[in-house]
Amino acid sequence: MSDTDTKTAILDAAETLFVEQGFEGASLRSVTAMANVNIAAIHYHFGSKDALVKAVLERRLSPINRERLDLLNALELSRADRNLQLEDILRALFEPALKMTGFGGGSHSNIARLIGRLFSEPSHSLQLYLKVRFQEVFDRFSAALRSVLPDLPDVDFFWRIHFMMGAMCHTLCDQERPGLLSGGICNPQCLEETCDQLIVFVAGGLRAQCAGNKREDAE
Amino acid sequence: MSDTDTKTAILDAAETLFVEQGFEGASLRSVTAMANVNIAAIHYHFGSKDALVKAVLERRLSPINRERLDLLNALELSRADRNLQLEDILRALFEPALKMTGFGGGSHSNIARLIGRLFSEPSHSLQLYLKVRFQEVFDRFSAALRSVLPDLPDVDFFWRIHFMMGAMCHTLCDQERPGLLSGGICNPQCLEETCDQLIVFVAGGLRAQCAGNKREDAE
DNA sequence: AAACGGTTAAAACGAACGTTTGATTGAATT
DNA sequence: AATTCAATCAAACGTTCGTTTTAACCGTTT
Repeated sequence: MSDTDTKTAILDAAETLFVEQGFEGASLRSVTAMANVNIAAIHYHFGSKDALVKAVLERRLSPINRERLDLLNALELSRADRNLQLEDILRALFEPALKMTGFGGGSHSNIARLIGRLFSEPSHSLQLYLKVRFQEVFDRFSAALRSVLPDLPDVDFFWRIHFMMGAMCHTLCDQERPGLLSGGICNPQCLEETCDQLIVFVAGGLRAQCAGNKREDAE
Repeated sequence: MSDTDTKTAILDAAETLFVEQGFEGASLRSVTAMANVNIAAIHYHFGSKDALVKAVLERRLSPINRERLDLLNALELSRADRNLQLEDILRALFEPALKMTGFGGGSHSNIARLIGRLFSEPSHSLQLYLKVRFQEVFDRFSAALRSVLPDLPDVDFFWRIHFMMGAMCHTLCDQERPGLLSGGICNPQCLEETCDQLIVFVAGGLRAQCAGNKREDAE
């Protein structure tokens, strides 16, 4: 009982501080101070700071990726054969992440910023964790997207998947910038608005006609 | 003479280590060890670690943003009145950053990763620096893009600028992933390929038809 | 009532951190 | 030849880091 309470308190505090100060910037002492637990409790329950970091991520990433795969499964079952829509796949990929990280008022601290930063973290340990943890999601969604973009050459397809991940990570990273840049016109607190806008942009990018002779500045 | 040599050696080493281990992860002692200078030299020449971080960034960002503005100026002058092309503006924004950060063999360590990470750094000091340092570039390019997308509602425009920055930062952050994800099909070492692909994707996203009734899963 | 095992507590471990000090160098200036 | 001054150096400053140790707690089981 007190076991669960202490672990949860540590995870909550660590999550908040990691978001605000980064994994390296937040010390274990600041975590235990915020959680009102003893410093030794972290090593007793988690083993090390590195393991705590992964536990913080795992608590949020696991349900997100599970729902992503569930939605994709449901999508592929509901569509008779080849009726998959690009926008539906993108929604299955984006919406769980946005919904479960505070967009629209869920307000798990600002865990979205942590997840968005993950892909640019220099720590090798975290990069390896990321790779393993996202492999299935990447493979499944990559295949689904490939199937609805049959005319896109391989090289263009993989580049655009990369750019798509950039747009998504950046959106997770910063819930405030769109509102600030636009003078309040954009409302990142609205899950539907954020998700719809992201889907339209990425779908437009994925469907763009291929490069070819784009370079000359024809008069 | 020895002044310039020492400062440059420190900047080079700091750049390399900041890329590999992050701003917090790399210690000043590891920097001075790599640069073969005394630990006190950093504070003598730069004043603090925070000032060193900004000096490392400034050395690369300054020429990038200057060239961006030069290219945009040239573009606006060369085009008689309203002939600005979306792709040309995007190239003026992307190409200097890609070219001057090692894409295509320039090989300033991997400074691109540092720049790409900048927007998701939690440090308030760095966020403020970023804001000031990119204000002019943002304002100028934002206005230019707005002028070639006159039919796009404000809310969509600002969201898409945000997503565009995400795609760009992610591209800078990780020069290896496209090659890895694609099994070697994508070649991020090729500046032209990277830049062209990014331009096509972002232009497609910016030009996508607006959202509206995208949500229903019509049978 | 005694013994146990999972949990918390205070205190300290050695190492590494950013920063500062004060002496020393060596070329340029007087 | 004496002075000056930016530059470098070894050494240490006090602090904070992640981690470990050892003992105390306390509900449950014998």
